[in-house]
Amino acid sequence: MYVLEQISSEVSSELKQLSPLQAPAIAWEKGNNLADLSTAFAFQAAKIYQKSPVAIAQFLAKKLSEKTNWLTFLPHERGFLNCNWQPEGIYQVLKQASEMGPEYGKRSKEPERKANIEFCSANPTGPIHLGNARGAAIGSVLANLLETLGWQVTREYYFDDYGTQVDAFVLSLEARYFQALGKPCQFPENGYQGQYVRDIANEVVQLQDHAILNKDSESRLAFFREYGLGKMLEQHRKTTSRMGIDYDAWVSQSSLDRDGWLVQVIQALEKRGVLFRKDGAVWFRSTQFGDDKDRVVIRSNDEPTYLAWDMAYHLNKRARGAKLLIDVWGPDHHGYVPRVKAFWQALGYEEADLQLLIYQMVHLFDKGAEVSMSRRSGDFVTLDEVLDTVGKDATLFLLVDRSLDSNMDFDLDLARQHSLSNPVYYVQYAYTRALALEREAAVREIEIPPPDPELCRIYTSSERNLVTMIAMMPEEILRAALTFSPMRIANYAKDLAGQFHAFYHDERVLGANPPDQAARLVLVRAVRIVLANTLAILGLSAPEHM
RNA sequence: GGGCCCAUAGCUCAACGGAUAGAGCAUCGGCCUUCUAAGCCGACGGCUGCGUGUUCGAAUCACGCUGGGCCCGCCA
Repeated sequence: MYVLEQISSEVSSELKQLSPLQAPAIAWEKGNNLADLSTAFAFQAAKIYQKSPVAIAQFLAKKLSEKTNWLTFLPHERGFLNCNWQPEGIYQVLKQASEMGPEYGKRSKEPERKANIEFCSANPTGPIHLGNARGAAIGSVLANLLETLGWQVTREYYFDDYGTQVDAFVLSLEARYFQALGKPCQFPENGYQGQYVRDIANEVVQLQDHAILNKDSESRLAFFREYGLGKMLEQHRKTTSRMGIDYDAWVSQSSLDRDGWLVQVIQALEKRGVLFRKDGAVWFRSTQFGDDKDRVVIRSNDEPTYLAWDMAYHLNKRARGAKLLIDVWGPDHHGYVPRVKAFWQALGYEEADLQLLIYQMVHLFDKGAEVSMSRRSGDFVTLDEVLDTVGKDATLFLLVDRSLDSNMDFDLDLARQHSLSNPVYYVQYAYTRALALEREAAVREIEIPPPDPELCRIYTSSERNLVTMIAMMPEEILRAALTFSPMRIANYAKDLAGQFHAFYHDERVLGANPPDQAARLVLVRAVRIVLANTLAILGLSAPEHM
């Protein structure tokens, strides 16, 4: 159990003696100029126990002082409970971080905790753009967070290889192919204008497979479908991999039909009596579950709608063992949420087991003007181009260092000019500095001792702030994951890095008198471990040199 | 017309309902003969869009305005 959790559990056991009522969860806050650590817990408890916050804070301070020597407790006159680290508490925190190393922050695996996170999932009708990439960054960090909490996570990419948009892509490809061969050909009205379609068409020309030309229209289109989608998916795999994301599963829409999921989900809904026929189509009575109108699932031409496919897909994910399903979607999907939730409810699943996360728009600016992210127009900047310009770590950090709910402006010019001021370097530099200290200590043949309660006596306030940050890290991960806010970890990383930079400037490490030097090296190593673990969760590299 | 999201320093953004609302960029001024200056310290900068309510306490919650982005198909 992590240090702060241990203290929290002491708090609950004390409160049990006060009242049989369930105590609220305790939340620790980092220190201020009054103390190393604090909590507003007494205010929340006051409501439940009908006692004054001050009385509760005083009661806790008294009881806890008798039970632990890790902290001293100072009840504030307004009701806050302020705490200061004692040598033994500092020792426990540093010991835990040093001994656990890369495991610090993690929790044990629970077999029933299986999650499936579907994110990015750009249609294979065009390259991944920055809008998709925001979903990729969010989903990937969320996956890392849940894994840290002991979940078994499947990172999944779902792609549509079926339907009118794919048909338009295939027809566009065929048209470009004919054009490349100099044959007159009408480009489809809803076609994809992008250069990448020409590029793939040119590749096909290079194949010089004249059999393609001689085939009948149907098998020629089948060829372009397979070849074109294959190429696009290969590109998507490469691009996401450049972002440091490796998917566990790539699931195609057509596989759902092949494997019978479409039929199964329709039957399941039929059995529940929530389907009806109208105007030659089959409808899902989603209004019964809070949607504002009923939705067609099978069109009058017998073709299933996207909703039907999506329902089949969710059934399929569940059947593959995931309890928690997370979908990370762009802002254009928000209107779609109620009908998916309706379906989930109609089949009797737990509401909390389906999390639909909607992130807001990314506006991309280049050379002073907004750049389109519409694939149809063909005039847009791809994620690969952004990665070329800005780099993987900086792009990832910019995308994740922002609440899902806020719109985001991404200015390529600024990114180019100020690439060095990207906060990601601030965090990475802190890691590099810590590592350099350890490296230099080794060169000077200074051994970094294991944490020791005696050494922990001498820490100053700025050093104890770092201890607080280290102690809070496991809880930060928990909060970030449970509230689906990957951004919190980015904030935590910046905060820890900032405190470390300040410490680095204030306190001489190597060459200080031996006890100070030893104590500081122990702290530096613990900070380095936590920074490394945090960078790993964010999917960022931890550079040895900068 | 209905729905989702946003509004905080000049700009980009933080802040589990908590104490004196914080960072970065920009502007100005300091700090490298000593562990990496991609850093540190300081100054400047705020009726947290407006109003009402809820309570020990509101940038945060509720309701109503104002302004902005997006979505409302038997497309995906």
